[in-house]
Amino acid sequence: MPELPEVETVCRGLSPHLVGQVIARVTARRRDLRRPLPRDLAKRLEGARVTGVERRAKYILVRLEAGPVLVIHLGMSGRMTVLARPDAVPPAAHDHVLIRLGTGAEIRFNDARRFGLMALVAADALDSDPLFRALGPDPFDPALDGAALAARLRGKSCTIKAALLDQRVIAGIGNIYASEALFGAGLSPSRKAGTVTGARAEKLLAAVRAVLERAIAAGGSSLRDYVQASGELGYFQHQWAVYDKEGQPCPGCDCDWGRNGGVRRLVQQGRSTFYCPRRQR
DNA sequence: ACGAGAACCTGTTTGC
DNA sequence: TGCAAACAGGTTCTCG
Repeated sequence: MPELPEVETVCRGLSPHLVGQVIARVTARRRDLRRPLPRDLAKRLEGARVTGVERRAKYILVRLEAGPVLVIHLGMSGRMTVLARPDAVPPAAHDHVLIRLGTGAEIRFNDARRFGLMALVAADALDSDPLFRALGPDPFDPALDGAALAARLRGKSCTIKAALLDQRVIAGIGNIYASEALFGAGLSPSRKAGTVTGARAEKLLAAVRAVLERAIAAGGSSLRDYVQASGELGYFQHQWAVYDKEGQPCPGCDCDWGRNGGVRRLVQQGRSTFYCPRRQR
């Protein structure tokens, strides 16, 4: 579920519930996530007032008036729910952390696969923290342009698909939007990253941004306040062009199976890539 | 130093 | 129908 657009949607959904509120009580029901929860998680959060909720790459940053930044990563299966009347709803399986607010509402972090994490990082040490130190620019970073992207790809012999998934090159793209962006840019996922220069790099960055913006807009428009009746955040209807569309006609050129068109699936670094070999070179 | 693959977990879907 | 294998949107470690 969570690539950049989903994390952005979750941040926007959490914000109105969290900002300005005091964290009243934190309950850790299970501590062994991707890294162990900080032992003093509850002690350091309880009593703190939230001043903001931001996204950095695929991380959620919960800013506090005083004290550390609460860093959350949703991994593969992480979800956040907001419950106005939490006492009426027993915690679900895999609800690992419960955050009760002064309003009486509760934020629940659920993560079946436990690839997600929660960490506390000093606000002035965020950039130097191992979680963030090596991250590349956000796709929406105004300082990032085609030339800058090309410079980050220069000399790389891995495929462009692998480079897009490398958070040190550009941060926030995951397996779905890598396929979608390459389709939008007309670039073969197997192309060597270092050959994406000039106009190709411009087009790729534009495609990345278009695909992410569209997904964020879909997340926002299909949910009232970004919260479902269940309280779950960040879910929206998918509008994929090629992802998970193996065997279907290419939506760009309408080519179909039989010649060398139609959407195909290929495995790169153990992950599925979907593309149209006729349209993407 | 780089890139490919495995590993970390659990749940769901697919295939025999 | 039942069971096993394959697969899932991320990150990090190891190995060549």
